[in-house]
Amino acid sequence: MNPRKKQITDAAHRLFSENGFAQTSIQDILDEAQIAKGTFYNYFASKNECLIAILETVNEKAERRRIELAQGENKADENVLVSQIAVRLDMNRYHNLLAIFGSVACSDDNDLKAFFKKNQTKELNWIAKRLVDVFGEEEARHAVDHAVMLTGCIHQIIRVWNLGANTEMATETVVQFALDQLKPVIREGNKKAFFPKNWLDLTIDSLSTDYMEMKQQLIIRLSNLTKKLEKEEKAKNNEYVQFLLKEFQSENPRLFLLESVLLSLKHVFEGSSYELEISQIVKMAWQVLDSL
Amino acid sequence: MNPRKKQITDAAHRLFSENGFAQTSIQDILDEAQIAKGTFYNYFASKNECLIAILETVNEKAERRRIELAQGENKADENVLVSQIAVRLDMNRYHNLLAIFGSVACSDDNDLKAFFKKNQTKELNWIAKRLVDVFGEEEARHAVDHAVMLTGCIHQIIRVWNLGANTEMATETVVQFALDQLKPVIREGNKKAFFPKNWLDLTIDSLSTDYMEMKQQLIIRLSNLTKKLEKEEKAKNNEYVQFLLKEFQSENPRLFLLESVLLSLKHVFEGSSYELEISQIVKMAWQVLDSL
DNA sequence: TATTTTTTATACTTCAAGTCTAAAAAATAA
DNA sequence: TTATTTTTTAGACTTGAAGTATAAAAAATA
Repeated sequence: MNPRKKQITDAAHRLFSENGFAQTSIQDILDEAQIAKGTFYNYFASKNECLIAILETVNEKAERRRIELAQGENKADENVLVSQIAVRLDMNRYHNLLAIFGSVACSDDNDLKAFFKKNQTKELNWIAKRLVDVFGEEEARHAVDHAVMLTGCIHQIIRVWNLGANTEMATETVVQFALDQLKPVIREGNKKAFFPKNWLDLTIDSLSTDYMEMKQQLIIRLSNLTKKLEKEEKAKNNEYVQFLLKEFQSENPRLFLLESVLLSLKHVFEGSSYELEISQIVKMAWQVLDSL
Repeated sequence: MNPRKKQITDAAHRLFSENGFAQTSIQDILDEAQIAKGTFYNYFASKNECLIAILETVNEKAERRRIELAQGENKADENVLVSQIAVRLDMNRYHNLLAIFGSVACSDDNDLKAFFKKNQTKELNWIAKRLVDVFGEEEARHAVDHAVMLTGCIHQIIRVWNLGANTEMATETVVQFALDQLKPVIREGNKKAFFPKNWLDLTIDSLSTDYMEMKQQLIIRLSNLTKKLEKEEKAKNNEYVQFLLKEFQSENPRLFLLESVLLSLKHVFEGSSYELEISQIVKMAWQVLDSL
C-alpha cells in the first residue's frame, strides 16, 4: 500500500480501536496522522472508505493466520477448525470491530453494506466448507445450515457474556463449546435442510455493485432457469422466464414490461420449488432495472 | 400517554419505519408531526429518548400479544412457545427495528445502551423460563445456555436469509426450525453448563443506572459472597471481600484503597469457581467508584 | 378575567463533513 | 541543474443537523 495511505489508515485504525468508529471525526484522523484535510480526501472519499481499507488489511491478516494454523495439520482435525474460527473473533476483539459492525447497520452507505455482506457470506462459506472437511461428505448438504447456526450461537454467546462480565472470555472456549453443543445436531444427518442448495454462492452473485456484470449474471441465471424448466416441461411458467431473458438481452429493454412481468413472476412461482431461486433473481433484476 | 407526546412518537415511528432511524432528522419529525422544535425538546431530550419511548410501546404490545397467545393453552405446548417467540420477531420486522438495533451499537448514548441491554436480558430470561415450561425441570440448569443458542440461531438465520432473498421468511418457520434443530442439544441433559447459575439475574442487577441503588446491590452481593466464603473457610480470599464491604459501607470510602484492592481481587480469585461472580462484582464496583 | 403553562416561530451556536483554492513542497523528467 | 507535474498544505467556505434561547401567541387553568 502507498506509504501515505498506510500512514492514514494506521492512524485511523488506532483511533477507531481506542475510541470507536462513530466517535472518531475525520479531523481526529487528520491530527493523529499529521496530514491536511486535502490529503485525506485525496485517498478516501469518506470515513467509510477508509474503514473498508482497514478492514481489508485485517481480513488479509486473518486469512494468513488461518492458513498458518492449517499448515502441516490434518484438515479433518476439529481442533484446527476451532482455532481457525477463533482467529476471526480474536481479530474482531483485538481491533474492537464489534462496535464497528454495529455502526454499519445504521450507515446508509451502500458500498459499506455490500462489503460487509460479502465478508459475511465469505466467512460462512468458508466455515461450511471446513465443516465438510471435519465431518465428512455427508455433511455437505447441511453445511450451510450448520455454519449459520454455529456462527449465530458463537456470536450470541459472546454478546450475552459481555452483557454481564467484564472479563474477556477466551474465544476458543466459546467456539469449542458451541461446536460441542451442535455436534448432535450435525451428526443427525437425515433432516431437511433450511437453506437451499448453493444458497451462499447464489448470494455472492447478487453482491456485485457493477451493473453491467450484474446484468450478465442475471442473464446467465435466467437462461439456466429456462433450461431447467424446459426439461421439466413447465412451459407455462417458462414463458415468463424466456420473455425476461429476451427482453434483458435486447438493445433497448422496455422497462414498463419488465417491471410488470417481474411483479407477476413471484406469484406465478409461489409454492413451487423454484420460489427461492425466483426470489433471488427478482431481487437482482430490480437492481439491474434501477441502473437502466 | 400525553396526547402531544403520542402525536410526536407516532410521527417519529412512521418515519423511522419508512426511512430508518439514522436517516430521519429531528426536523423531519417536526414536519411530520406538525410541531415546533421547542415542543419536541419539551418532551424529549434527544432523538434517542424519543426512540426509547417508541420501543417501550412496542414492547408492551409484544408482551400483551404473548399473553394472549398463552391464554387457555397448555404452557408446555411447544407450538405456543414458537408463536410467542415469533411475536417479537414479527414486531421487529413490522416496525423495521432490525436496522435500529444496528444503529444503537454505534451510538454512544448510555441510556439507550442500557435500555437495549435490559431488553435483551429480559427476553432471554423469558425464553429460558419458557424452555423450562416446555422441556421440564431438568432443563432448568441449561435453560439460559439454550435460550442464548436458540436466539443466536434464529437471528443469524434471518440475517443470512436476508442476505440473499427479498421475500420475507415466515418467522414461525424460522423459530420452529431452530427449535427442532436444537432439540437433540436440549435433550442431551448431562452436559456442563456454559453460563453460571443465575447469570442473567446477576446481569440485571448491574444494569441499573442509579448509582445509589447500584451501591446497595453491590453491598448485598459482597456480603453474600463473604458469607459463602466463610462457610467454605476460605479466610485468605475473604479478607479482600470483607475489606471491600466495610470500605464501601463507610461514610467516606477511600478511593485509592478501593481501586487498588479491586485490581488485586481478580488475580486472587483467578481460576477459582468464583472467578465469574467476582468479575461481575468488580465491574459493578468500578461503576460505583466512578460515581463517588 | 387573570395567571400559568404550553406552543410557536425564528434566530442563534456548535460541530462535523465535505469542497475549493492558491501557494508550498516534493517528485519526476529533460 | 532546471522545468514540469504531482502531491500536500492551510485555511476559508458551504452545508446540514443538533441543540439552545427567546419573545410572542395560544391554550389551559384558576
